[in-house]
Amino acid sequence: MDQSKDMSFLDEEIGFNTVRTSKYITRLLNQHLKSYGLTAEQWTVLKRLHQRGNMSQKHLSEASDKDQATVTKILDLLEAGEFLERKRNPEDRRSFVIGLTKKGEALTEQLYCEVDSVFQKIVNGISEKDIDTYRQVLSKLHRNMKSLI
Amino acid sequence: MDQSKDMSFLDEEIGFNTVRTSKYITRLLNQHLKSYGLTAEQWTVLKRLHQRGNMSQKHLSEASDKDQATVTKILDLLEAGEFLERKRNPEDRRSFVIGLTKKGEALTEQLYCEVDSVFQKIVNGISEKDIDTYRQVLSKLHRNMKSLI
DNA sequence: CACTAATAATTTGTATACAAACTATATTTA
DNA sequence: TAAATATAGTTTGTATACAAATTATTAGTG
Repeated sequence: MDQSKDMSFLDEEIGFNTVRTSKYITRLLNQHLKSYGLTAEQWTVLKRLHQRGNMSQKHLSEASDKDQATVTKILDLLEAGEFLERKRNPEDRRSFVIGLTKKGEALTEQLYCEVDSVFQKIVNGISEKDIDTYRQVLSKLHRNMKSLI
Repeated sequence: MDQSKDMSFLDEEIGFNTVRTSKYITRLLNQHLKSYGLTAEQWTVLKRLHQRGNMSQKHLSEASDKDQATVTKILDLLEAGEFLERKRNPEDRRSFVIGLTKKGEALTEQLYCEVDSVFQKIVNGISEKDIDTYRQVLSKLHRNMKSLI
């Protein structure tokens, strides 16, 4: 049977394989970050704070494309590890301002190189042209799904 | 600064965006499957059993690229929903043979079309050539990471 | 044949995703 | 100005990922 007519072709080739690749990326990053007391998801949060400066939990949730409840829990862990701190917003008592500690700042700056070298290995042997197409497809998939959800 | 020299380019463009796309795919499928009492991950398990016939939990874990502990829990839920059953392996008392029930069989056959139409929307506007490059990049990323883990 | 090593599956613990409900506070409305 | 509505963040519950340990059973070894 022509593969493109197979009822599960897209489900397998796009769905299953994207999800599987995502799990491997997360697992690989977790292995590298473990010795710093971090996980891949926590690294994303630290990265966002480092890139964009202090922000509310709401904005951090948006910036990292994570559920607010999930961000609450991740912040609990990062706060306990003294990588960041929650400060009350004097202008809005519902709200916090999240900022990196000096420890968090230093570690984040240090980890950029290590994480990049992990990804250099992950993409080894893939042409820049193919990486570019991959990125564009990811963007289009994301735009399509944002309009379906 | 040239983007390709940006220390977090690959982390963001490959890492973050792949993981984000994966979450959106899972979320979208969950929305569609919810009314059948299923999740995206459970659907993967049913699909594998439908495609390849009865098998042990160990083989099912390999076929769906899931942790064995995770498969145990997913099977608990699918068994409770009467989509499948665990039968003792007469040749090896450590082992079960997992098989779909009639209910599971019928529902799995029914869902192929619905899931495919979800993916038709997800990939809307993306050329077959780009989808093919995307699939090849996913494969290469997967091969690279399997050798790193 | 008894002991050792390996295997199939389960259990425990933790992290994250996410739906839904809740609490405290701010904003809007009549 | 009081009541209604909305918002920021938290809590609860469930599903899944995954590491690590455990249990019951099978296979291998001396």
